[in-house]
Amino acid sequence: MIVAAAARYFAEVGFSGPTRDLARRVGVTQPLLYKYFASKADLVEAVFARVYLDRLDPGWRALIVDRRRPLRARMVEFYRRYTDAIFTYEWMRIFMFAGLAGENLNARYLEHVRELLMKPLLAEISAAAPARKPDIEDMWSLHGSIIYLGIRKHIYQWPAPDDALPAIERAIDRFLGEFAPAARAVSPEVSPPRASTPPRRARS
Amino acid sequence: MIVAAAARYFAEVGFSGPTRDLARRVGVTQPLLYKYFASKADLVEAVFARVYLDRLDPGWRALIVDRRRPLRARMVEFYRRYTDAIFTYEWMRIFMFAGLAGENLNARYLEHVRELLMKPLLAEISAAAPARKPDIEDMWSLHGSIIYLGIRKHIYQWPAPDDALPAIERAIDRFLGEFAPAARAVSPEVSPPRASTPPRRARS
DNA sequence: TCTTGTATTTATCATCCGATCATTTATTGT
DNA sequence: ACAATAAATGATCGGATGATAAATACAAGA
Repeated sequence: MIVAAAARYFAEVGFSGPTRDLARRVGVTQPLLYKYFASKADLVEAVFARVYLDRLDPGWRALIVDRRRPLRARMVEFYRRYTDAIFTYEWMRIFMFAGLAGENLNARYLEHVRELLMKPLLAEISAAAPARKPDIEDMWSLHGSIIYLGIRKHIYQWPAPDDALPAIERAIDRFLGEFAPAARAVSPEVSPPRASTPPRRARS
Repeated sequence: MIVAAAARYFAEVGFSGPTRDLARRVGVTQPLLYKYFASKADLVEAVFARVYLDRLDPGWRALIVDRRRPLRARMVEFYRRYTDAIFTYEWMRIFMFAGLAGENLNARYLEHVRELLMKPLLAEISAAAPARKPDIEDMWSLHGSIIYLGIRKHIYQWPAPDDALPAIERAIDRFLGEFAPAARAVSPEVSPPRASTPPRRARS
């Protein structure tokens, strides 16, 4: 209960938020927090583990390298799942707070993303790209165009589409149009029926 | 001197940084700050004005709508100038801190960007796009892919190219390849000589 | 009911923070 | 040289903050 409330709390106010306010939210007194965490930094570390390390890569990599499926479908579904996992108030804001505070969380996480997700994705596209092959910077460019949707919504609190999927599909199609035109959607139109999509974003 | 030091200081530690440390940097005592600013919030507002409102749009819009020049050249030069202006430690981090703190700076600034930069850019591309026309979300997608370079460098402190220009050119060419193929660079190669480019990023 | 160990609270410490005020030092005008 | 004004400082206040220690509430087993 403490870690869950702390994740929400630190996502709102940052790591400099006083522990007394956090304790009030949990419904306990402030000294009790120090029964379970030796220091405030310990509690922050527990929040990191809960929000990031725990929900890392539930089959994302396997999805990317599954060549039985068309490349575009794999990319769209990967980014759909990925953004479903990270386009949340807590994930986005704690990640930004950590970056600004100089925590090494971001470097650790992004190294993971690069090695386990971006490089495999790059390999898949290169395998399907007859002419010009993308490099890792092209991958980060695509990645950034998608992540920016979450930044607009959760950091800038600036209107962004409720459903990120159409924008994601268009970004992916533009990307494939450059590197693997044969793999992109036949029609420039967006979002085929979306038959077996599970209900998105259960809360918030 | 106070505002300049405050911009640097708040960019490093955020708006919750104590005014005493800031005063020490300026080389004065802390109460003196209150001689020039009624409150800490006033000082923060002055930093906003210095870092954002002041350096807003030095001819960017005029550059975008100047149809005597080819579309691609206008887009590349606009984003070169734009990123030269905002890809700085202070600009990037204060913008993020402000967003996380719920300041309205971000909304104000992004509305400005949308109305004065993105919509004209959209109109220029639409005018050159024979078939499929982009919408404003496509513009934000391109924008995000470029901004993400600055976020990686200054927020996540994660390796990013020293010179953002090649990545910007490739993103723009991919974009034009989708919407206005005739306007994009003839060769997929990057960055012609860059003859009359002024020395970039004078300090840090 | 009594005991024992744990969970939680009350009370508190030392420190830090934004802000104020009286006083001293520097600058300017004549 | 001297008065008037501005600039800067030292001391400090009330409140907040991370952390600690002692006291109390609570549950389980005898």
